[in-house]
Amino acid sequence: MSDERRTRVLRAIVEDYVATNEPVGSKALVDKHELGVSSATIRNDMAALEAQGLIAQPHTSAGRIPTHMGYRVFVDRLDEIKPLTAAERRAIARVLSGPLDVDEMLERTVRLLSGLTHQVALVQYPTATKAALRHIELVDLAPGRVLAVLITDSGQVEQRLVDLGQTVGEDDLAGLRDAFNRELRGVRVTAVAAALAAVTAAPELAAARAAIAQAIAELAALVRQERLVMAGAANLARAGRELGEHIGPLLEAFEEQVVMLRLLASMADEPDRVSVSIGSENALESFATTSVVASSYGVDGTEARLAVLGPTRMDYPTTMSAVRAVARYISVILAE
Amino acid sequence: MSDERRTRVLRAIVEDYVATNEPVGSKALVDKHELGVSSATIRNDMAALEAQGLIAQPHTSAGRIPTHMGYRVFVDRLDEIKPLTAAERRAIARVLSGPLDVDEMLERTVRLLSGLTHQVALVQYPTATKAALRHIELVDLAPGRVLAVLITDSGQVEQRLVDLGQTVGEDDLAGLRDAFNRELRGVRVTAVAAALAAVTAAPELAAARAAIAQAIAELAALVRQERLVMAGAANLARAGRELGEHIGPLLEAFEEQVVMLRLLASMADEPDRVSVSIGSENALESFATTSVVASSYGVDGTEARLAVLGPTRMDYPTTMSAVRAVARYISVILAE
DNA sequence: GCTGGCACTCACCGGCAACGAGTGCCAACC
DNA sequence: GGTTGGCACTCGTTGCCGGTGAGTGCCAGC
Repeated sequence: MSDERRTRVLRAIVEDYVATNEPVGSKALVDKHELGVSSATIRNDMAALEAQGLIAQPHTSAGRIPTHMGYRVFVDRLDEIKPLTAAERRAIARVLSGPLDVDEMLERTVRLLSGLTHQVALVQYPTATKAALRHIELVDLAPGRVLAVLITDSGQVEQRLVDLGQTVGEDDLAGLRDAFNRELRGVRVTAVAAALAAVTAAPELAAARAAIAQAIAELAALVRQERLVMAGAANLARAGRELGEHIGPLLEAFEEQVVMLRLLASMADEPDRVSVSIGSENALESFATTSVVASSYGVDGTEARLAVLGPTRMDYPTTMSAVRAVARYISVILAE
Repeated sequence: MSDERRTRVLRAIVEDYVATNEPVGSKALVDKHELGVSSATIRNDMAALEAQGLIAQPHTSAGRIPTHMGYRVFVDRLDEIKPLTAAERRAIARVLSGPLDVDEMLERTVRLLSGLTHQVALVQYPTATKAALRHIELVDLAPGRVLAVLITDSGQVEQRLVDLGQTVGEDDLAGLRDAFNRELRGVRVTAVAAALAAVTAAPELAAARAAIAQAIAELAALVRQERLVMAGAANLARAGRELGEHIGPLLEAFEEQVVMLRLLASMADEPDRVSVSIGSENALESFATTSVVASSYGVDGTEARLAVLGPTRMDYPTTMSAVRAVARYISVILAE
């Protein structure tokens, strides 16, 4: 019982099934792959693989399809990740060229990834716990109403409308702006709440000071907060029946960033390695028929991830290579 | 041949079909609605309605379902829009209370609308052709690299990374910022491009000035650009089969704002009226099995729309009232 | 440990009959 | 003329049946 051949059989089953979406039988297997043995032998191997829980048959007289565990083993025994084609590499370089701010770059990345893999793509914003405030701007829009804009040294911008609770003249507003900038400039977003106490203002501006401080604290929290962008939801429809018609819950989950972030966060993370979560390995019930291929990206400490999500019946090697390539590419860009 | 009764029959068919999703027959009709005549009479009316193209039967021995034209007539003859329940009114007031900036408010509105109607909701950003620049901020992030932030008096904020093409000291940067603000403050976003010519700078800062001017022009264009937010795509999955499994193209369209904006723009628009576009009346092929219920909102000149999108088999009265109520509500808020 | 052979299982397909919901039409009625 | 009860007809749905074939499990032999 050549153990090595069984691995080859499993691999062949996964590949054929992914390609055709039909249960694959012993005969078809010996025809398409040069296994050098007869179909009866393959049948024995298949029986063994089924006993191990790696493959299953939908009904008695049908071929076999991989189980989640089968995919798992297939992925684990994947020694080499198929390299991208030259055209794909060029596409990546083309889409991500030029000076881009964070928003624009992640937007492009997520579309690129979804286009390359024909799946749903997710890209998490680089966590900004290390980001520091660069500038605070206060713009009066209406009497007693101000727009507070917070800018970090990572180039992130957040704004919020503030009800001052009093009317403030232009000069006083300028004074407040200077006061806040003096104390907060260079302060980490994680330390903003504490630093706000040091900001002082004339007694008659106390209400305005308090309202602005409150807003800035919330904006800083917003910067810290994890976020992500997604693209390619339409690809789910293609997968259709395969997901057991459970598209609804998936689309719902997509609309709740928190849920998707939790999904990403629950995955194992080995730096510079692509990790794969298959079917029921996923933390959430609604994702039991999907797989997630994820990788972290960015440079030391900037803990962010990107991922591709699709049905468990997915071309893992290609998807994994795309995820890895894109992750590496944008890591390089971010490093500059 | 009471013409008025035929209208009642059509209405009854639409209501029953929307409720049950099954072809409705003459017998069921006389049972559930007090029409005061026998099923044979109804059959005659149905034959007439079918001749007019308002209803159709999926196959010979089945009941009738409304055609797109049938829905059209049903909607046109709807004299009163069913008022919202008190609970719904309260929900609207609760969700949209408090001081909110534009982003936050539209975000909440779209979720609210999708929740109320159990359909996909779209809310267009108020067009900002009248918006004027309030402030421009230049923040240096790295040597020779600056984040340009543009703030309008409507509270919209746009930013962009700028490659200066030269390194600029802190004082020079402040000088540039003042120069730009001096010339651009209060200028309409539509007139920014022209006004930029008046901004001058020392000869050694020419490259930086040009780069920044270019970025500001693009940011102003971005502000002018129409945008929208969406929510409730998951509700499409529920509609499922009904859309003829054409969910894919719909989801694809959702990812392209331009497409959705075109869809909205192509709809008739009578101020303060809810307009409905049914099935093939929609401008786009992919939306041939859906209906769009839209209304404009905002105050004089601020041409923005919100809409609800769902399968043609939709509860039009309820949807229309929800759309109208939400549109009116946020118009009032925006007016302040 | 591999192979050929063989009996077995079972989804799938086409045909067929029974069923029933719903229709169209017609003669009679108010 | 509009309305009504009656009736024949259509046709999708359901269930049943036998044939077909892909694919399997097992066994005896090499």
